[in-house]
Amino acid sequence: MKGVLIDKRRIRTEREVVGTGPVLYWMNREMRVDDNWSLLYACALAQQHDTTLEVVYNLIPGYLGGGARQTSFKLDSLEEVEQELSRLGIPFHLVVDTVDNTQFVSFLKKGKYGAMVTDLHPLRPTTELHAAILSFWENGFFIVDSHNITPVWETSPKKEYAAYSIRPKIWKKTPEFLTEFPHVPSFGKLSAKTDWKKLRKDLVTEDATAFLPGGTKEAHRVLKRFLSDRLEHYANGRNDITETLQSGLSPYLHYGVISSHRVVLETLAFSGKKIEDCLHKQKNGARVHTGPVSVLDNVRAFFEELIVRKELSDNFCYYEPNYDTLSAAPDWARASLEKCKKDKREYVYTKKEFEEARTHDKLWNACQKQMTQTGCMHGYMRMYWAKKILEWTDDPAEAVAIAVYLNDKYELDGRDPNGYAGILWSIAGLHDRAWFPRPVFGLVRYMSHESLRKKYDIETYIARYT
DNA sequence: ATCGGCTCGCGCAA
DNA sequence: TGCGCGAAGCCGAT
Repeated sequence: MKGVLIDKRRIRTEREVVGTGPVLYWMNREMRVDDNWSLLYACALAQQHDTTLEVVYNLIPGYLGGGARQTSFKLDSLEEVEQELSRLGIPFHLVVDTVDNTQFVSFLKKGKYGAMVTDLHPLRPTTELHAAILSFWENGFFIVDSHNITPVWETSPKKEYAAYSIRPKIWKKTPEFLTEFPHVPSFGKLSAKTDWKKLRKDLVTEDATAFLPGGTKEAHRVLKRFLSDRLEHYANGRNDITETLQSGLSPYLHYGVISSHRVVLETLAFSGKKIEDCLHKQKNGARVHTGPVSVLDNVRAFFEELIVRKELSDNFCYYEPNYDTLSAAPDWARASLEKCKKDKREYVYTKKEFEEARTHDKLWNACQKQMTQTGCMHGYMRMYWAKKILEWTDDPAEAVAIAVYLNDKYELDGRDPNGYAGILWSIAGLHDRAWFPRPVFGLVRYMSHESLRKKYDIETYIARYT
């Protein structure tokens, strides 16, 4: 069998030399078998060195403040991964660990692997673990960006200032990197060995049936429904908080059970468009179109979210180690927020009051409950939600910390670059411009209850989450 | 309904 | 060095 070919630019080589022994793919950010450059590269290495391939996932319940709902989603997804891998004759190991990675490190030290391939994952738990592993790992160590269409280091060599500065770079490279994926070669046949029922019983300690199920098959179902039912309303309708017109793919993209690359290919096939034609800014940005909305308008609006803003978030976390604190905000915003620290707050709430949705604002309480009850807050409400945490706390650094804590604990798609970038956009002007100054916010863009009330039927929204 | 002003700084043209 | 314009707004004037 001829080896699988992978564009070398998708790979960051930490250690070059491949020793003897099987190749190990440490699946970390991408819980899928198809459309996964990391797995494909691991296959290619194994074939090239005439050896076998194994896959490991290190499951940490409570990772970055998540809980049963996130663990349940991961177990759904990993069970499917093991089935798929078994069909291809690739052994799958599940390590259950604590945040200090003791079990995983011991697994790596015991194994006699010739090389390791893993996913790009720009958050600190992974970058720190990579450094720790490299202190004892002597064989090949390869990091593959399987999360972005254009690898994060190929898009730009630095932390970008805003969407407008990264957008032309992403547009330029996307058509070139948007290739079709090769099939994963078969290494034989195996039977799955993990006792998922027992894991579920041990690790999912609260009822998780209210939340979305995980897995690649489910992700493709969600994508199909979005394309057939909702894409035509996307450009104008996606921000309506009483409708469900956004793609709903965020959790699936976050866990890597589906790749944004595949979503783009499917969207192009569905709409009959070429990628080059879709990479143009809509004239009126995010504002509602007044005239007729074309298929192209909808696809462009969707790709702006799915490609530009998603890959901008990865750029931010990749080049900014303090991605989850106020220190990562632009200077003008930090200086301005600092000046406003003494401004009188009309309301001040504690973390607990926010968490229990006990503010004076029924709209805020409703979106907080949407998040705790469903694991998915409406995308437009997330901005309002975070900006009000800034407005109703004494210290913007504390506001960031509270927003991060809640988002990571309750959102299925929490603990993701998109979440950190979104929170800092809302609270600290990240990727945004300065706006008319006002108390507490300074130059950071403000959002008001009144405006939301004028735009959308907030009573309907509030009535859903009590 | 629509428009301009508010404010800062990056990126690019000159 | 100057200038255009930007992650989804707000407010008041017309």
